[in-house]
Amino acid sequence: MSGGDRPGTGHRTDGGVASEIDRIAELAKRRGFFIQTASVYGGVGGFYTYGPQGTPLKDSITDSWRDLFVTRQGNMEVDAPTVMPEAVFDASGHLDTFDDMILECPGCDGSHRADHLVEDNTDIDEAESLPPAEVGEIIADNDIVCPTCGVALAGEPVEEFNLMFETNIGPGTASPGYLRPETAQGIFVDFPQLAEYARNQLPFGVAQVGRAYRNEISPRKALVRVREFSQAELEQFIDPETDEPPLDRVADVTLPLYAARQQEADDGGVKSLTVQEAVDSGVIESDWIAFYLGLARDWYESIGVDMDRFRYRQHLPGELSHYAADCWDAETEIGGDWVEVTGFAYRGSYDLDKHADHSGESFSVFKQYDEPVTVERPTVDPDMSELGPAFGGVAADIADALAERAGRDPDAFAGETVTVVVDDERYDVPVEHTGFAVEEVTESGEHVTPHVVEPSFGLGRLVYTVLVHAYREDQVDGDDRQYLSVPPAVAPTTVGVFPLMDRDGLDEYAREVAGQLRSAGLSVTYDEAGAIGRRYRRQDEVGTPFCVTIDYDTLEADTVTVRERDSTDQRRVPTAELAETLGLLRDGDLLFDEL
RNA sequence: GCGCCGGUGGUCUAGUGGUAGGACAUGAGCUUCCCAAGCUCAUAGCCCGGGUUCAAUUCCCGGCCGGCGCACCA
Repeated sequence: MSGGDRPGTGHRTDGGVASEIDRIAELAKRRGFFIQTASVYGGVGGFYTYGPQGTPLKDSITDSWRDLFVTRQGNMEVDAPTVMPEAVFDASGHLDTFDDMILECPGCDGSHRADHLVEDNTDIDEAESLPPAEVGEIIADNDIVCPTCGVALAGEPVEEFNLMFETNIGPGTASPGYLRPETAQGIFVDFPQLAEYARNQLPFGVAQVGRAYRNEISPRKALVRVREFSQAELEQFIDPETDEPPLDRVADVTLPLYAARQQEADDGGVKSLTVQEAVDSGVIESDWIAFYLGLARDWYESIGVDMDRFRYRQHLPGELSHYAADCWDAETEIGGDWVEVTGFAYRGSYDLDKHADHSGESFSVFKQYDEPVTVERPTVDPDMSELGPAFGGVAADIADALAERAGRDPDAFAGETVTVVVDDERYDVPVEHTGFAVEEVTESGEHVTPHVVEPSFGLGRLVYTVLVHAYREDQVDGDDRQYLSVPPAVAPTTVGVFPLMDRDGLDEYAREVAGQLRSAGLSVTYDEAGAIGRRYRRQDEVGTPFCVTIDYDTLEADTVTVRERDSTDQRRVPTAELAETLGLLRDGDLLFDEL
């Protein structure tokens, strides 16, 4: 029944979908997947605590991500602070671009982005960078009215709202700090050291799993939009000229692509292309983006995302962030809405350039050529003892201009004099005083500022997706059943162990088996309370894929029954082989039907 | 942030100007040889603050939280 009730594209608000979401929300609360934080004090919007089931589920997904995107790719992982000084976000652009100017309409109480109003009604393009007071004046001067109700907005205050949580580092307010709105900057600011650890060899990747914070105006929809969330990010640093991803490893993976041109055509349909086809046809421009879309697609499936409710959507040109050249979002369908669970952005050298500019440090790597190359380089060595007396105070500027001219236009030095312009004044300099020469220089490499390809995963949204996509209802022997069909590898608990009866030694035996399985590294729940069917259902609700029951035959023949969650089928397995068998089942190296 | 609606045990709910009833779940016991059976008992609740009132879970105001719509989502 997994794919049978799949909604189409677009939004649905009918009761079937909504009530399914309600039942999942009820299950999540009741069984401890996630709970509202500090509810005894009335709760606080946009903050959730992962409960006893949600935490291992989230951890499993995180571990699986780390295994694929860090360990198996040979990437590094770091763990940066969540608080960073102001300079970091000044450089990254978050201080400006995260700072919205809100203006409330006195007529309809609607709130609008003041900078957008200015951009829409004047020929000013970047009102975002103007001070709020000036934006307010522009609105008054241009008689801008509310786009909703038409009331004049002149004189209304423009309020600032920054999505970053602000704090102070140390006593007083002299050193403001911010909770990071994304984990990425923690990697970028330490790029010089990280490049050193990578022995300056491009390409290399740096991953980070951690919390990020955004003071959202309006948190919504459980884990979808929250104020504190977990990201798993990978910053892949590449030489854009030469580095190629190992595309052959994912060339045949089929991607459900919803490209910008399809969105603009508004046909609503995704197009399935293999990674290779998408690259060859130019639908995906960057091979690196294509590589990660391929790698991630199979990963999503492995953690339990329903691939019939999944797509890769390309950002529309107007939607792209200030830093991104191309961006694809992985989206999953939750309750009729498409939710971004991952952004795959080609960030170019934007971030490293910004931090280089603001810090004055070098954010490039020296890339050695295979063989040193000899180039002819025009140079100057001005004779300042001649230039000084001749040109006085501007002599130093003239020397700089000569050096610049030599690099750009060496032919200018062919005659008796060379003319340079400094501050709109022309100066004729005798070539013999410039020290002009063409030297043969051996270059062993060049400085390259890497480009960045960034897959950024929202772990909470993925946890929520897996819950929603795994949720099933069916009937067993005429009774309704709810269960979570999560893959065994990510299930919060791998196996439930029950004595058929809590007496006759069955309970002692079952406790012993549970202990053995725990010692073997399995995640085990022991339960002897209530009828056997009730215990199966308890485990079904939290997605436990296998249950082991110790019965009277166990005492005779030393075999137990293993019951599978989705099918409710049972097989007998020798107790001695139990731990190994369950380990294989969990890791997908053995199928239940093969027992 | 604005608008509409809502907030009763762990969960889902009934109801009320005189402080609350059910179902499920949970715990103990009995029963039970593989899928939420039955019986007994038990635990557990009116979001917060202010106002009106002899009396407020109930009515009014504000807050907090949630759902939906708008806006926002670098």
